[in-house]
Amino acid sequence: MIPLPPIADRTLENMTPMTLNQGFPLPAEPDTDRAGEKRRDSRIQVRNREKILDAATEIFSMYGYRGATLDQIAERAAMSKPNLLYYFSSKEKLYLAVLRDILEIWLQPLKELDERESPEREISAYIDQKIRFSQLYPTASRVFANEIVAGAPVLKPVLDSYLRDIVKKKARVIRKWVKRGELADVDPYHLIMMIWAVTQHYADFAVQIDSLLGKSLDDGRFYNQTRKHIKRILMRGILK
Amino acid sequence: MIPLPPIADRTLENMTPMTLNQGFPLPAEPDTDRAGEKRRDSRIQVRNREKILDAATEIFSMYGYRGATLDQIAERAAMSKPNLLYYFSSKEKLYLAVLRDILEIWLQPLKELDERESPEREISAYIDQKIRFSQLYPTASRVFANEIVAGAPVLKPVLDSYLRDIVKKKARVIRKWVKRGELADVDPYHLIMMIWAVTQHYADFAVQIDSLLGKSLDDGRFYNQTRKHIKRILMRGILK
DNA sequence: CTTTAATTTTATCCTTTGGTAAAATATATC
DNA sequence: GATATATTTTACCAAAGGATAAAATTAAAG
Repeated sequence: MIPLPPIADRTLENMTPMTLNQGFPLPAEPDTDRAGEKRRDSRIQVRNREKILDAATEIFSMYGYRGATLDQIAERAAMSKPNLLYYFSSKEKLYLAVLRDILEIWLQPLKELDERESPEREISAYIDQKIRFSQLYPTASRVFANEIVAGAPVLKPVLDSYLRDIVKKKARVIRKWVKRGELADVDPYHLIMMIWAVTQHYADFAVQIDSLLGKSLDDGRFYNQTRKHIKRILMRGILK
Repeated sequence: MIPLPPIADRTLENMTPMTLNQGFPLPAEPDTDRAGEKRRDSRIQVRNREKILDAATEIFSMYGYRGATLDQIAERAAMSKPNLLYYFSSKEKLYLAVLRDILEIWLQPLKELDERESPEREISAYIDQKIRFSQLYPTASRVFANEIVAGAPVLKPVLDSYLRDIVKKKARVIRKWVKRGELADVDPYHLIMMIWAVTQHYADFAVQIDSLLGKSLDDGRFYNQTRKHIKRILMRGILK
């Protein structure tokens, strides 16, 4: 769906053991490992790839790329390591596949902010989408968090180009609202960052939330309470 | 300074290769490896431990406990691995030492919320402290983030006990303000989480901030703009 | 049923990694 | 400056981890 630029090199200073991103691309469509000419994936192929991707997402979400091991992933996917490598020929490829999947979901809620609508309605809906994502895909959120905290060795180019443009567009709409006097004088970028920070926090720091509040977004009541509370404070903070 | 409880076992399901936290404590005061009976640390001892802790903080902040390697840390500390191990006898001990240092700083700004003062003043000051911490110790913040995202294998007990109590106290003060009508009807816990989320975000996701806004908290102008903006929105959102 | 192709397992390899032993060097103390 | 102690270096080791080869098994096609 989303065209992803090639991955640049040495985003981090010391990436000695991280053989990642030596300039090869995050292919957008053909999820398969082999060249796209071969025949369609069999049922079992699809099922196993999915199993692996799920397992990998969980492990990567906890330990990041470098901390995760293929043994762990294979075990969680209930298959042998060589069998896993039959489907994804390297840890790197697997990680890229996981990131690709996540990006597709993650970039979606960024796509809608209609300046013709009221900021109240639009921003509210946006917050809803973001917190929903945290509820539905907490592990995906944490994979992303790990990647960014690690310095975005793989996603830096995506942030620098694709995401940057999307955010710029969003900021433009928000700025328009401000100029029209429909919104308090807020900096669009900081507002977006605040929304991201708060909504992602509940997924990324779920353990902490659980320790301190004894709750998680899995709990529907808590989910709604959180959602409404965030919206109340933020909307009050920015509406005129 | 801070009394830290012993570390519990198997906080995570699959902690097979993570030999961490098998019930031994995060010692509070004696930073040294050996039993506390020996003599004071020499100058060189102090200097090297510091060098190592700094290097370790940086590496752990990027890759988390499991993703970090002693080779990386040793290299960044400009010494050989065995030499490093002369000062910290294992990766685990080193990690615990790093966490201990961070906790000490991190738990500090949590210590002051005076109910006799106005919420405006107190919460504003609290936000200032938090964002300041993000500016001064971004790597420490990321080590912490890594630990939590990984499921807090080591810090879970701290979250469950010590931090929990601190937050509870804070919540009580906030609730008092709400009851007195000095604050809008906000949930204290969510408010605290929001403040944490937003302030930490600028440290933990610094790379993303830099990609999207081209700025970092190192930049004094940006730091102040961020600080004020966060406070403006949040304070407007919660004050009556 | 065969035959062929896809999948899984077993055995193995090489590198990395956490950690040790002991020799070598530097530092401090008398 | 000799002696004891602290620090650093060199040489290793065993286990973990990513990856491959090839045999064994299973599924699909005819």
